[in-house]
Amino acid sequence: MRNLEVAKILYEIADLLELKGVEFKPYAYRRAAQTVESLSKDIEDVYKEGKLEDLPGIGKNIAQKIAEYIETGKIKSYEGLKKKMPFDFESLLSVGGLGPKKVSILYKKLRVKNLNDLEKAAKLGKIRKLAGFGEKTEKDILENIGIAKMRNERMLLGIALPIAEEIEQRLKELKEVRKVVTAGSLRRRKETIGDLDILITSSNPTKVMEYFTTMPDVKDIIAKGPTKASVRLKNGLQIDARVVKDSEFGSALLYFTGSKEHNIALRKVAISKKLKLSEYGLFKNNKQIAGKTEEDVYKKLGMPYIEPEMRENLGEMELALKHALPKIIGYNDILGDLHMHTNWSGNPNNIEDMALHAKHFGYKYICITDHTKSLAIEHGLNEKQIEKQAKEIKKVDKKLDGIKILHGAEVNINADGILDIRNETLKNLDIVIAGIHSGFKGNATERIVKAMENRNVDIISHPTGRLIQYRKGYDIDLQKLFDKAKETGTILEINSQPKRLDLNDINARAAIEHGCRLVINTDAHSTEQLNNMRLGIAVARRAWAKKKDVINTNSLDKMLKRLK
DNA sequence: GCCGTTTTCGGCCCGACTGTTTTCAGTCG
Repeated sequence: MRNLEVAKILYEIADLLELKGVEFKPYAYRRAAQTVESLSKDIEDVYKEGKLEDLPGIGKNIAQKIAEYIETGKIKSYEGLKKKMPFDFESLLSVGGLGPKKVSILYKKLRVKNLNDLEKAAKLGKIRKLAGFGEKTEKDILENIGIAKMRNERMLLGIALPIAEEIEQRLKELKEVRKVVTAGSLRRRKETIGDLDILITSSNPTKVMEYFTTMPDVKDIIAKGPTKASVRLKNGLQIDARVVKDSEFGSALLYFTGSKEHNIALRKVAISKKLKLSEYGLFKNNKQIAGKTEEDVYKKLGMPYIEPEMRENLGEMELALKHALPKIIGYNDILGDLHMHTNWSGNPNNIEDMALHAKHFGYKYICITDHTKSLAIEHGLNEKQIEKQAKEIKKVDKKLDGIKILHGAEVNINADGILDIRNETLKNLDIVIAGIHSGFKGNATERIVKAMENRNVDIISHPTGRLIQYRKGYDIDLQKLFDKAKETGTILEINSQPKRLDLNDINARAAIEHGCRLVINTDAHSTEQLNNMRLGIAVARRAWAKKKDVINTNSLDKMLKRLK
Protein backbone atom coordinates (compact mmCIF):
# COMPACT_ATOMS: atom_id res chain seq x y z
CA MET A 1 0.00 0.00 0.00
CA ARG A 2 1.45 3.35 -1.02
CA ASN A 3 -1.29 5.53 0.46
CA LEU A 4 1.02 7.16 2.98
CA GLU A 5 3.61 7.90 0.29
CA VAL A 6 1.01 9.62 -1.84
CA ALA A 7 -0.38 11.55 1.12
CA LYS A 8 3.10 12.74 2.09
CA ILE A 9 3.70 14.12 -1.38
CA LEU A 10 0.36 15.92 -1.38
CA TYR A 11 1.24 17.47 1.98
CA GLU A 12 4.59 18.56 0.59
CA ILE A 13 2.97 20.11 -2.46
CA ALA A 14 0.74 22.05 -0.06
CA ASP A 15 3.80 23.32 1.83
CA LEU A 16 5.60 24.21 -1.38
CA LEU A 17 2.64 26.16 -2.72
CA GLU A 18 2.19 27.93 0.59
CA LEU A 19 5.85 28.98 0.57
CA LYS A 20 5.32 30.41 -2.89
CA GLY A 21 2.48 32.47 -1.44
CA VAL A 22 -0.21 30.67 -3.43
CA GLU A 23 -3.58 31.02 -1.78
CA PHE A 24 -6.22 28.34 -1.20
CA LYS A 25 -4.50 25.61 -3.18
CA PRO A 26 -2.57 24.45 -0.11
CA TYR A 27 -5.92 23.95 1.61
CA ALA A 28 -7.11 21.79 -1.29
CA TYR A 29 -3.96 19.67 -1.34
CA ARG A 30 -4.04 19.13 2.41
CA ARG A 31 -7.64 18.01 2.24
CA ALA A 32 -6.79 15.56 -0.52
CA ALA A 33 -3.78 14.35 1.49
CA GLN A 34 -6.01 13.68 4.48
CA THR A 35 -8.42 11.71 2.35
CA VAL A 36 -5.64 9.49 1.01
CA GLU A 37 -4.03 9.15 4.43
CA SER A 38 -7.17 7.80 6.05
CA LEU A 39 -8.34 5.71 3.13
CA SER A 40 -9.00 2.10 4.09
CA LYS A 41 -8.54 0.88 0.53
CA ASP A 42 -5.36 0.79 -1.46
CA ILE A 43 -5.13 4.00 -3.47
CA GLU A 44 -3.77 1.97 -6.39
CA ASP A 45 -6.94 -0.10 -6.44
CA VAL A 46 -9.07 3.04 -6.43
CA TYR A 47 -7.04 4.30 -9.35
CA LYS A 48 -7.43 1.03 -11.25
CA GLU A 49 -11.19 1.22 -10.76
CA GLY A 50 -11.07 4.75 -12.17
CA LYS A 51 -12.65 6.12 -9.03
CA LEU A 52 -10.08 8.59 -7.76
CA GLU A 53 -12.33 11.56 -8.44
CA ASP A 54 -15.08 10.05 -6.30
CA LEU A 55 -12.92 10.59 -3.23
CA PRO A 56 -13.69 13.73 -1.23
CA GLY A 57 -11.33 16.61 -1.97
CA ILE A 58 -9.87 14.93 -5.03
CA GLY A 59 -10.80 16.47 -8.35
CA LYS A 60 -9.50 16.23 -11.85
CA ASN A 61 -6.08 17.77 -11.24
CA ILE A 62 -5.11 15.95 -8.09
CA ALA A 63 -6.47 12.69 -9.50
CA GLN A 64 -4.20 13.13 -12.48
CA LYS A 65 -1.21 13.70 -10.24
CA ILE A 66 -1.96 10.61 -8.19
CA ALA A 67 -2.36 8.58 -11.38
CA GLU A 68 0.95 9.91 -12.63
CA TYR A 69 2.62 8.85 -9.40
CA ILE A 70 1.18 5.35 -9.51
CA GLU A 71 2.11 4.91 -13.17
CA THR A 72 5.56 6.48 -13.21
CA GLY A 73 6.61 6.80 -9.58
CA LYS A 74 6.97 10.54 -10.06
CA ILE A 75 4.93 13.70 -10.36
CA LYS A 76 6.55 16.12 -12.76
CA SER A 77 5.00 19.31 -11.40
CA TYR A 78 5.95 18.28 -7.87
CA GLU A 79 9.54 17.54 -8.89
CA GLY A 80 9.60 20.93 -10.56
CA LEU A 81 8.34 22.70 -7.46
CA LYS A 82 10.88 20.90 -5.33
CA LYS A 83 13.73 21.71 -7.70
CA LYS A 84 12.90 25.39 -7.54
CA MET A 85 12.72 25.28 -3.77
CA PRO A 86 16.24 26.29 -2.75
CA PHE A 87 16.01 25.33 0.91
CA ASP A 88 15.12 22.36 3.12
CA PHE A 89 11.58 23.50 3.77
CA GLU A 90 10.56 20.38 5.65
CA SER A 91 12.99 20.74 8.50
CA LEU A 92 12.80 24.55 8.60
CA LEU A 93 9.02 24.45 8.89
CA SER A 94 9.31 21.91 11.68
CA VAL A 95 10.92 24.53 13.93
CA GLY A 96 8.28 25.88 16.30
CA GLY A 97 7.41 29.49 15.60
CA LEU A 98 8.54 29.34 11.99
CA GLY A 99 5.88 29.24 9.32
CA PRO A 100 6.00 29.77 5.58
CA LYS A 101 6.35 33.55 5.79
CA LYS A 102 9.24 33.64 8.20
CA VAL A 103 11.08 30.78 6.53
CA SER A 104 10.86 32.63 3.21
CA ILE A 105 12.21 35.84 4.73
CA LEU A 106 15.06 33.97 6.38
CA TYR A 107 16.09 32.54 3.03
CA LYS A 108 15.72 35.78 1.08
CA LYS A 109 17.57 37.95 3.57
CA LEU A 110 20.06 35.54 5.15
CA ARG A 111 20.26 32.62 2.70
CA VAL A 112 19.15 30.22 5.41
CA LYS A 113 18.82 26.84 3.72
CA ASN A 114 18.71 24.33 6.53
CA LEU A 115 18.76 23.91 10.29
CA ASN A 116 22.52 24.42 10.50
CA ASP A 117 22.33 27.73 8.61
CA LEU A 118 19.48 28.74 10.86
CA GLU A 119 21.42 27.91 13.98
CA LYS A 120 24.47 29.85 12.77
CA ALA A 121 22.44 32.91 11.83
CA ALA A 122 20.71 32.88 15.19
CA LYS A 123 23.96 32.48 17.11
CA LEU A 124 25.53 35.36 15.20
CA GLY A 125 22.60 37.57 16.14
CA LYS A 126 21.62 38.20 12.54
CA ILE A 127 18.00 37.19 12.87
CA ARG A 128 17.02 39.82 15.43
CA LYS A 129 17.84 42.54 12.95
CA LEU A 130 15.30 41.42 10.36
CA ALA A 131 12.02 43.33 10.09
CA GLY A 132 9.31 41.45 11.92
CA PHE A 133 11.85 39.46 13.95
CA GLY A 134 13.40 40.42 17.26
CA GLU A 135 15.57 39.20 20.08
CA LYS A 136 12.91 36.95 21.53
CA THR A 137 12.21 35.33 18.18
CA GLU A 138 15.92 34.65 17.74
CA LYS A 139 16.19 33.07 21.14
CA ASP A 140 13.06 30.95 20.57
CA ILE A 141 14.43 29.75 17.25
CA LEU A 142 17.63 28.57 18.89
CA GLU A 143 15.68 26.64 21.47
CA ASN A 144 13.23 25.20 19.00
CA ILE A 145 15.97 24.00 16.67
CA GLY A 146 17.09 21.75 19.47
CA ILE A 147 13.58 20.45 19.92
CA ALA A 148 13.08 19.99 16.18
CA LYS A 149 16.33 18.07 15.88
CA MET A 150 15.68 15.64 18.67
CA ARG A 151 11.93 15.72 18.51
CA ASN A 152 10.74 12.41 19.73
CA GLU A 153 7.94 11.19 17.64
CA ARG A 154 4.46 11.35 18.98
CA MET A 155 3.86 9.59 22.28
CA LEU A 156 2.09 6.25 22.40
CA LEU A 157 -1.49 6.46 23.63
CA GLY A 158 -0.71 3.82 26.23
CA ILE A 159 1.98 6.05 27.71
CA ALA A 160 0.17 9.37 27.38
CA LEU A 161 -3.09 8.16 28.92
CA PRO A 162 -1.79 7.57 32.46
CA ILE A 163 0.17 10.85 32.36
CA ALA A 164 -2.97 12.74 31.37
CA GLU A 165 -4.97 11.01 34.07
CA GLU A 166 -2.46 12.01 36.70
CA ILE A 167 -2.44 15.66 35.67
CA GLU A 168 -6.22 15.70 35.51
CA GLN A 169 -6.31 14.34 39.03
CA ARG A 170 -3.90 17.01 40.29
CA LEU A 171 -5.93 19.82 38.76
CA LYS A 172 -9.15 18.38 40.15
CA GLU A 173 -7.73 18.69 43.62
CA LEU A 174 -7.58 22.49 43.34
CA LYS A 175 -10.56 24.08 45.03
CA GLU A 176 -10.88 26.67 42.25
CA VAL A 177 -11.41 23.94 39.66
CA ARG A 178 -14.84 22.64 38.78
CA LYS A 179 -14.31 20.43 35.74
CA VAL A 180 -11.21 19.01 34.03
CA VAL A 181 -11.22 17.01 30.83
CA THR A 182 -8.32 16.02 28.62
CA ALA A 183 -9.53 16.64 25.10
CA GLY A 184 -7.57 16.52 21.86
CA SER A 185 -6.36 13.37 20.14
CA LEU A 186 -6.15 11.68 23.53
CA ARG A 187 -9.90 11.95 23.97
CA ARG A 188 -10.32 10.63 20.45
CA ARG A 189 -7.94 7.83 21.50
CA LYS A 190 -5.62 8.11 18.55
CA GLU A 191 -2.81 5.55 18.69
CA THR A 192 -0.23 8.28 19.21
CA ILE A 193 -0.57 11.66 20.88
CA GLY A 194 1.21 14.85 19.87
CA ASP A 195 0.34 16.90 22.92
CA LEU A 196 -2.26 17.05 25.67
CA ASP A 197 -5.15 19.50 25.56
CA ILE A 198 -6.72 20.10 28.93
CA LEU A 199 -10.00 21.92 29.34
CA ILE A 200 -10.97 23.41 32.67
CA THR A 201 -13.84 25.31 34.19
CA SER A 202 -13.03 27.38 37.21
CA SER A 203 -14.12 30.13 39.55
CA ASN A 204 -10.67 31.67 39.27
CA PRO A 205 -8.98 31.14 35.87
CA THR A 206 -5.89 33.23 36.68
CA LYS A 207 -5.10 31.12 39.69
CA VAL A 208 -5.55 27.90 37.75
CA MET A 209 -3.23 29.11 34.98
CA GLU A 210 -0.74 30.12 37.64
CA TYR A 211 -0.80 26.63 39.14
CA PHE A 212 -0.72 24.98 35.72
CA THR A 213 2.39 26.83 34.57
CA THR A 214 4.25 26.16 37.82
CA MET A 215 3.53 22.45 38.23
CA PRO A 216 6.65 20.60 39.42
CA ASP A 217 7.54 18.87 36.14
CA VAL A 218 7.11 21.93 33.91
CA LYS A 219 10.29 22.69 32.00
CA ASP A 220 9.24 25.64 29.82
CA ILE A 221 6.27 27.93 29.61
CA ILE A 222 5.50 28.29 25.92
CA ALA A 223 2.58 30.67 26.30
CA LYS A 224 0.61 32.03 29.19
CA GLY A 225 -2.50 34.15 29.12
CA PRO A 226 -5.48 34.59 31.42
CA THR A 227 -7.43 31.72 29.85
CA LYS A 228 -4.93 29.84 27.72
CA ALA A 229 -1.47 28.52 28.45
CA SER A 230 1.00 25.99 27.08
CA VAL A 231 3.86 24.30 28.86
CA ARG A 232 6.42 21.67 28.05
CA LEU A 233 7.10 19.00 30.64
CA LYS A 234 10.54 17.65 31.44
CA ASN A 235 9.64 14.47 29.55
CA GLY A 236 9.14 16.57 26.40
CA LEU A 237 5.35 16.39 26.33
CA GLN A 238 3.57 19.65 25.54
CA ILE A 239 0.35 20.46 27.37
CA ASP A 240 -2.11 23.16 26.35
CA ALA A 241 -4.63 24.21 28.95
CA ARG A 242 -7.62 26.39 28.54
CA VAL A 243 -10.09 27.71 31.08
CA VAL A 244 -13.61 28.36 29.85
CA LYS A 245 -16.98 29.38 31.26
CA ASP A 246 -19.51 26.71 32.15
CA SER A 247 -21.85 28.12 29.53
CA GLU A 248 -19.16 27.48 26.91
CA PHE A 249 -17.86 24.16 28.18
CA GLY A 250 -19.55 21.99 25.56
CA SER A 251 -18.56 24.04 22.55
CA ALA A 252 -15.05 24.40 23.91
CA LEU A 253 -14.83 20.65 24.49
CA LEU A 254 -15.94 20.06 20.92
CA TYR A 255 -13.41 22.53 19.61
CA PHE A 256 -10.62 21.21 21.79
CA THR A 257 -11.35 17.55 21.08
CA GLY A 258 -11.26 17.92 17.31
CA SER A 259 -10.37 16.52 15.03
CA LYS A 260 -9.71 19.71 13.18
CA GLU A 261 -11.37 18.17 10.16
CA HIS A 262 -14.44 17.24 12.17
CA ASN A 263 -14.65 20.77 13.54
CA ILE A 264 -14.38 22.34 10.11
CA ALA A 265 -17.14 20.07 8.85
CA LEU A 266 -19.27 21.02 11.87
CA ARG A 267 -18.70 24.70 11.25
CA LYS A 268 -19.76 24.24 7.68
CA VAL A 269 -22.99 22.63 8.83
CA ALA A 270 -23.45 25.64 11.12
CA ILE A 271 -22.89 28.05 8.24
CA SER A 272 -25.42 26.19 6.12
CA LYS A 273 -27.96 26.87 8.85
CA LYS A 274 -26.96 30.53 9.04
CA LEU A 275 -25.28 29.88 12.39
CA LYS A 276 -21.73 30.36 13.58
CA LEU A 277 -19.82 27.82 15.63
CA SER A 278 -16.74 28.63 17.65
CA GLU A 279 -15.30 27.41 20.93
CA TYR A 280 -17.55 29.95 22.65
CA GLY A 281 -20.74 28.40 21.42
CA LEU A 282 -23.18 28.11 18.61
CA PHE A 283 -24.46 31.54 17.65
CA LYS A 284 -27.47 32.87 15.82
CA ASN A 285 -27.10 36.57 15.09
CA ASN A 286 -24.44 36.85 17.78
CA LYS A 287 -26.68 35.26 20.36
CA GLN A 288 -25.50 31.99 21.89
CA ILE A 289 -28.08 29.28 21.29
CA ALA A 290 -25.99 26.31 22.47
CA GLY A 291 -22.64 25.71 24.13
CA LYS A 292 -23.09 24.31 27.60
CA THR A 293 -22.80 20.70 26.48
CA GLU A 294 -21.63 18.94 23.35
CA GLU A 295 -25.02 17.28 23.05
CA ASP A 296 -26.71 20.70 22.87
CA VAL A 297 -24.47 21.87 20.07
CA TYR A 298 -24.91 18.70 18.03
CA LYS A 299 -28.66 18.80 18.61
CA LYS A 300 -29.03 22.39 17.43
CA LEU A 301 -27.02 21.46 14.35
CA GLY A 302 -29.54 18.72 13.67
CA MET A 303 -27.61 15.64 14.71
CA PRO A 304 -27.10 13.26 17.63
CA TYR A 305 -24.04 13.16 19.86
CA ILE A 306 -21.00 11.78 18.05
CA GLU A 307 -18.53 9.70 20.06
CA PRO A 308 -15.08 11.35 20.24
CA GLU A 309 -13.43 8.29 18.68
CA MET A 310 -15.53 8.81 15.55
CA ARG A 311 -14.72 12.49 15.08
CA GLU A 312 -12.32 12.28 12.17
CA ASN A 313 -14.59 13.52 9.38
CA LEU A 314 -14.50 10.09 7.82
CA GLY A 315 -18.19 9.87 7.11
CA GLU A 316 -19.61 10.34 10.61
CA MET A 317 -21.03 13.78 9.85
CA GLU A 318 -23.10 12.58 6.91
CA LEU A 319 -24.52 9.68 8.93
CA ALA A 320 -25.19 11.91 11.93
CA LEU A 321 -27.18 14.35 9.81
CA LYS A 322 -29.28 11.39 8.66
CA HIS A 323 -29.54 10.12 12.26
CA ALA A 324 -27.99 6.89 11.09
CA LEU A 325 -24.84 6.65 13.23
CA PRO A 326 -23.90 3.12 14.29
CA LYS A 327 -23.87 2.32 17.99
CA ILE A 328 -20.24 1.47 18.58
CA ILE A 329 -18.85 -0.97 21.11
CA GLY A 330 -18.58 0.37 24.67
CA TYR A 331 -15.67 0.21 27.11
CA ASN A 332 -17.59 -2.23 29.33
CA ASP A 333 -18.76 -4.61 26.63
CA ILE A 334 -15.84 -7.04 26.73
CA LEU A 335 -16.57 -10.25 28.64
CA GLY A 336 -13.25 -12.03 28.29
CA ASP A 337 -9.65 -11.80 27.19
CA LEU A 338 -8.54 -14.55 24.84
CA HIS A 339 -4.81 -13.94 24.48
CA MET A 340 -2.38 -13.91 27.38
CA HIS A 341 0.89 -15.48 28.50
CA THR A 342 2.01 -16.95 31.82
CA ASN A 343 5.04 -18.25 33.68
CA TRP A 344 4.81 -21.35 31.49
CA SER A 345 6.59 -19.34 28.83
CA GLY A 346 8.87 -17.26 30.99
CA ASN A 347 6.58 -14.51 32.27
CA PRO A 348 6.20 -13.34 35.86
CA ASN A 349 2.62 -14.43 36.60
CA ASN A 350 1.02 -17.86 36.80
CA ILE A 351 -2.35 -19.00 35.50
CA GLU A 352 -4.14 -18.25 38.74
CA ASP A 353 -2.66 -14.72 38.97
CA MET A 354 -3.89 -13.94 35.49
CA ALA A 355 -7.36 -15.33 36.13
CA LEU A 356 -7.80 -13.50 39.42
CA HIS A 357 -6.70 -10.22 37.93
CA ALA A 358 -8.98 -10.71 34.92
CA LYS A 359 -11.90 -11.30 37.27
CA HIS A 360 -11.55 -7.70 38.54
CA PHE A 361 -12.66 -6.48 35.13
CA GLY A 362 -15.86 -8.46 35.38
CA TYR A 363 -14.73 -10.92 32.75
CA LYS A 364 -16.57 -14.25 32.52
CA TYR A 365 -13.75 -16.10 30.82
CA ILE A 366 -10.12 -15.92 29.75
CA CYS A 367 -7.93 -18.04 27.55
CA ILE A 368 -4.31 -18.88 28.38
CA THR A 369 -2.30 -18.83 25.17
CA ASP A 370 1.40 -19.26 25.74
CA HIS A 371 3.93 -19.20 22.93
CA THR A 372 4.96 -22.40 21.22
CA LYS A 373 8.26 -24.13 20.65
CA SER A 374 9.77 -22.40 17.63
CA LEU A 375 9.78 -19.17 19.59
CA ALA A 376 12.70 -20.23 21.74
CA ILE A 377 13.37 -16.73 23.00
CA GLU A 378 9.92 -16.74 24.62
CA HIS A 379 10.42 -20.25 26.01
CA GLY A 380 7.71 -21.57 23.73
CA LEU A 381 5.97 -24.79 24.74
CA ASN A 382 6.20 -28.08 22.84
CA GLU A 383 3.39 -30.62 22.42
CA LYS A 384 4.21 -32.41 25.66
CA GLN A 385 4.31 -29.25 27.69
CA ILE A 386 1.00 -28.09 26.19
CA GLU A 387 -0.61 -31.34 27.25
CA LYS A 388 0.83 -30.93 30.71
CA GLN A 389 -0.43 -27.35 30.87
CA ALA A 390 -3.93 -28.57 30.04
CA LYS A 391 -4.03 -30.49 33.30
CA GLU A 392 -2.83 -27.50 35.29
CA ILE A 393 -5.47 -25.27 33.74
CA LYS A 394 -8.22 -27.73 34.60
CA LYS A 395 -7.00 -27.73 38.17
CA VAL A 396 -6.95 -23.94 38.54
CA ASP A 397 -10.27 -23.61 36.74
CA LYS A 398 -11.88 -25.96 39.22
CA LYS A 399 -10.48 -23.96 42.11
CA LEU A 400 -11.74 -20.54 40.97
CA ASP A 401 -15.33 -19.38 40.91
CA GLY A 402 -16.96 -16.91 38.57
CA ILE A 403 -14.47 -17.09 35.72
CA LYS A 404 -13.85 -19.83 33.17
CA ILE A 405 -10.26 -20.52 32.17
CA LEU A 406 -9.90 -21.80 28.63
CA HIS A 407 -6.79 -23.42 27.26
CA GLY A 408 -5.21 -22.20 24.05
CA ALA A 409 -1.86 -21.44 22.49
CA GLU A 410 -0.35 -18.77 20.33
CA VAL A 411 1.28 -20.98 17.74
CA ASN A 412 3.93 -19.77 15.36
CA ILE A 413 3.32 -19.73 11.63
CA ASN A 414 6.61 -20.94 10.19
CA ALA A 415 8.09 -19.56 6.99
CA ASP A 416 6.32 -22.22 4.91
CA GLY A 417 2.94 -21.39 6.45
CA ILE A 418 3.00 -24.60 8.52
CA LEU A 419 2.27 -24.31 12.24
CA ASP A 420 4.91 -25.34 14.72
CA ILE A 421 2.56 -27.60 16.72
CA ARG A 422 0.98 -30.80 15.45
CA ASN A 423 -2.73 -30.80 14.62
CA GLU A 424 -3.39 -33.69 17.03
CA THR A 425 -2.39 -31.40 19.86
CA LEU A 426 -4.10 -28.31 18.47
CA LYS A 427 -7.48 -29.96 18.13
CA ASN A 428 -7.61 -30.55 21.88
CA LEU A 429 -7.24 -26.85 22.65
CA ASP A 430 -10.22 -24.56 23.21
CA ILE A 431 -8.73 -21.79 21.11
CA VAL A 432 -5.81 -21.69 18.70
CA ILE A 433 -4.25 -18.35 17.87
CA ALA A 434 -1.75 -18.31 15.01
CA GLY A 435 0.73 -15.54 14.40
CA ILE A 436 3.92 -14.61 12.61
CA HIS A 437 6.85 -13.97 14.90
CA SER A 438 9.84 -14.36 12.63
CA GLY A 439 10.92 -14.11 9.01
CA PHE A 440 9.14 -10.83 8.39
CA LYS A 441 10.52 -10.48 4.92
CA GLY A 442 8.90 -13.55 3.38
CA ASN A 443 5.47 -13.74 1.79
CA ALA A 444 3.35 -13.09 4.83
CA THR A 445 0.08 -13.17 2.93
CA GLU A 446 0.57 -16.75 1.78
CA ARG A 447 1.75 -17.85 5.20
CA ILE A 448 -1.27 -16.41 6.97
CA VAL A 449 -3.71 -17.62 4.32
CA LYS A 450 -2.33 -21.12 4.70
CA ALA A 451 -2.68 -20.91 8.48
CA MET A 452 -6.29 -19.75 8.15
CA GLU A 453 -7.04 -22.80 6.02
CA ASN A 454 -6.14 -25.00 9.00
CA ARG A 455 -9.44 -25.89 10.66
CA ASN A 456 -7.84 -25.72 14.10
CA VAL A 457 -6.84 -22.07 13.78
CA ASP A 458 -9.47 -19.75 15.27
CA ILE A 459 -7.68 -16.41 15.49
CA ILE A 460 -4.85 -14.61 13.71
CA SER A 461 -2.89 -12.52 16.20
CA HIS A 462 -1.56 -9.03 15.34
CA PRO A 463 -2.29 -9.56 11.63
CA THR A 464 0.04 -6.94 10.14
CA GLY A 465 2.98 -7.23 12.55
CA ARG A 466 3.58 -3.51 12.68
CA LEU A 467 5.13 -1.85 15.71
CA ILE A 468 4.17 1.79 16.01
CA GLN A 469 7.03 4.14 15.10
CA TYR A 470 9.42 1.21 14.95
CA ARG A 471 8.50 -1.39 12.37
CA LYS A 472 6.29 -1.13 9.33
CA GLY A 473 4.87 -4.64 9.47
CA TYR A 474 4.91 -7.47 6.99
CA ASP A 475 4.27 -6.78 3.37
CA ILE A 476 0.75 -8.06 3.28
CA ASP A 477 -2.26 -8.03 1.00
CA LEU A 478 -5.01 -7.18 3.43
CA GLN A 479 -7.82 -7.64 0.90
CA LYS A 480 -6.73 -11.26 0.37
CA LEU A 481 -6.42 -11.73 4.09
CA PHE A 482 -9.93 -10.38 4.71
CA ASP A 483 -11.38 -12.54 1.93
CA LYS A 484 -9.83 -15.65 3.40
CA ALA A 485 -10.79 -14.73 6.96
CA LYS A 486 -14.38 -14.37 5.88
CA GLU A 487 -14.33 -17.56 3.81
CA THR A 488 -12.82 -19.69 6.60
CA GLY A 489 -14.47 -17.93 9.54
CA THR A 490 -11.12 -17.04 11.05
CA ILE A 491 -11.26 -14.21 13.57
CA LEU A 492 -8.85 -11.28 13.23
CA GLU A 493 -7.33 -9.79 16.34
CA ILE A 494 -7.11 -6.23 17.53
CA ASN A 495 -4.05 -6.60 19.72
CA SER A 496 -4.10 -4.09 22.61
CA GLN A 497 -0.38 -3.84 23.28
CA PRO A 498 0.43 -0.10 23.22
CA LYS A 499 3.06 -0.58 20.50
CA ARG A 500 0.98 -2.91 18.38
CA LEU A 501 -2.67 -1.85 18.23
CA ASP A 502 -2.87 -4.23 15.31
CA LEU A 503 -5.17 -4.29 13.41
CA ASN A 504 -5.21 -0.53 13.58
CA ASP A 505 -8.31 1.67 13.32
CA ILE A 506 -8.31 2.00 9.54
CA ASN A 507 -7.63 -1.68 8.86
CA ALA A 508 -10.11 -2.86 11.46
CA ARG A 509 -12.78 -0.71 9.87
CA ALA A 510 -11.94 -2.19 6.47
CA ALA A 511 -12.12 -5.70 7.96
CA ILE A 512 -15.57 -5.03 9.37
CA GLU A 513 -16.78 -3.57 6.08
CA HIS A 514 -15.46 -6.75 4.50
CA GLY A 515 -17.66 -8.80 6.80
CA CYS A 516 -14.87 -10.17 9.01
CA ARG A 517 -15.24 -10.79 12.72
CA LEU A 518 -12.82 -9.39 15.27
CA VAL A 519 -11.57 -10.19 18.74
CA ILE A 520 -9.98 -7.65 21.08
CA ASN A 521 -7.16 -9.17 23.14
CA THR A 522 -4.44 -7.82 25.40
CA ASP A 523 -1.67 -10.34 24.58
CA ALA A 524 -0.68 -9.62 28.18
CA HIS A 525 2.68 -10.90 29.37
CA SER A 526 1.86 -9.94 32.98
CA THR A 527 -1.21 -9.18 35.09
CA GLU A 528 -0.43 -5.49 34.73
CA GLN A 529 -0.74 -5.66 30.94
CA LEU A 530 -4.28 -7.00 31.20
CA ASN A 531 -5.16 -3.35 31.80
CA ASN A 532 -4.38 -2.54 28.16
CA MET A 533 -7.76 -3.82 26.99
CA ARG A 534 -9.11 -0.25 26.89
CA LEU A 535 -6.55 0.61 24.22
CA GLY A 536 -7.79 -2.17 21.97
CA ILE A 537 -11.40 -1.18 22.58
CA ALA A 538 -10.45 2.37 21.62
CA VAL A 539 -9.13 1.09 18.30
CA ALA A 540 -12.35 -0.83 17.75
CA ARG A 541 -14.41 2.27 18.49
CA ARG A 542 -12.31 4.28 16.06
CA ALA A 543 -13.02 1.50 13.55
CA TRP A 544 -16.76 1.94 14.20
CA ALA A 545 -16.99 -1.65 15.45
CA LYS A 546 -20.34 -2.61 16.84
CA LYS A 547 -20.67 -5.02 19.74
CA LYS A 548 -21.66 -7.81 17.41
CA ASP A 549 -18.50 -7.42 15.34
CA VAL A 550 -16.34 -8.44 18.31
CA ILE A 551 -16.63 -12.05 19.46
CA ASN A 552 -15.48 -11.56 23.03
CA THR A 553 -18.46 -9.38 23.84
CA ASN A 554 -20.49 -12.61 23.86
CA SER A 555 -21.25 -14.95 26.72
CA LEU A 556 -18.91 -17.95 26.92
CA ASP A 557 -21.22 -20.33 25.03
CA LYS A 558 -22.00 -17.86 22.28
CA MET A 559 -18.36 -16.87 21.93
CA LEU A 560 -17.28 -20.51 21.58
CA LYS A 561 -19.87 -20.98 18.83
CA ARG A 562 -18.25 -18.13 16.86
CA LEU A 563 -15.04 -20.16 16.65
CA LYS A 564 -14.34 -22.72 13.99
C1' DG B 1 -7.59 23.10 -6.64
C1' DC B 2 -12.14 21.69 -5.05
C1' DC B 3 -16.94 22.12 -4.53
C1' DG B 4 -22.26 23.04 -4.39
C1' DT B 5 -30.07 22.78 0.48
C1' DT B 6 -25.99 30.61 -0.71
C1' DT B 7 -24.31 25.48 -7.15
C1' DT B 8 -20.52 26.14 -12.33
C1' DC B 9 -18.37 31.06 -9.93
C1' DG B 10 -16.75 32.66 -5.80
C1' DG B 11 -15.88 31.20 -1.81
C1' DC B 12 -12.62 28.29 1.15
C1' DC B 13 -13.28 27.64 9.91
C1' DC B 14 -12.34 30.60 13.65
C1' DG B 15 -10.00 32.73 17.35
C1' DA B 16 -5.92 33.28 20.99
C1' DC B 17 -1.33 34.52 21.82
C1' DT B 18 3.21 36.45 20.71
C1' DG B 19 6.45 39.59 19.32
C1' DT B 20 7.14 43.45 17.24
C1' DT B 21 4.34 46.38 16.58
C1' DT B 22 1.87 51.88 17.48
C1' DT B 23 -2.58 48.53 14.97
C1' DC B 24 -1.13 43.92 13.35
C1' DA B 25 0.95 39.89 10.83
C1' DG B 26 2.31 35.38 11.66
C1' DT B 27 1.77 31.13 13.82
C1' DC B 28 -0.70 27.67 16.05
C1' DG B 29 -4.31 24.55 17.12
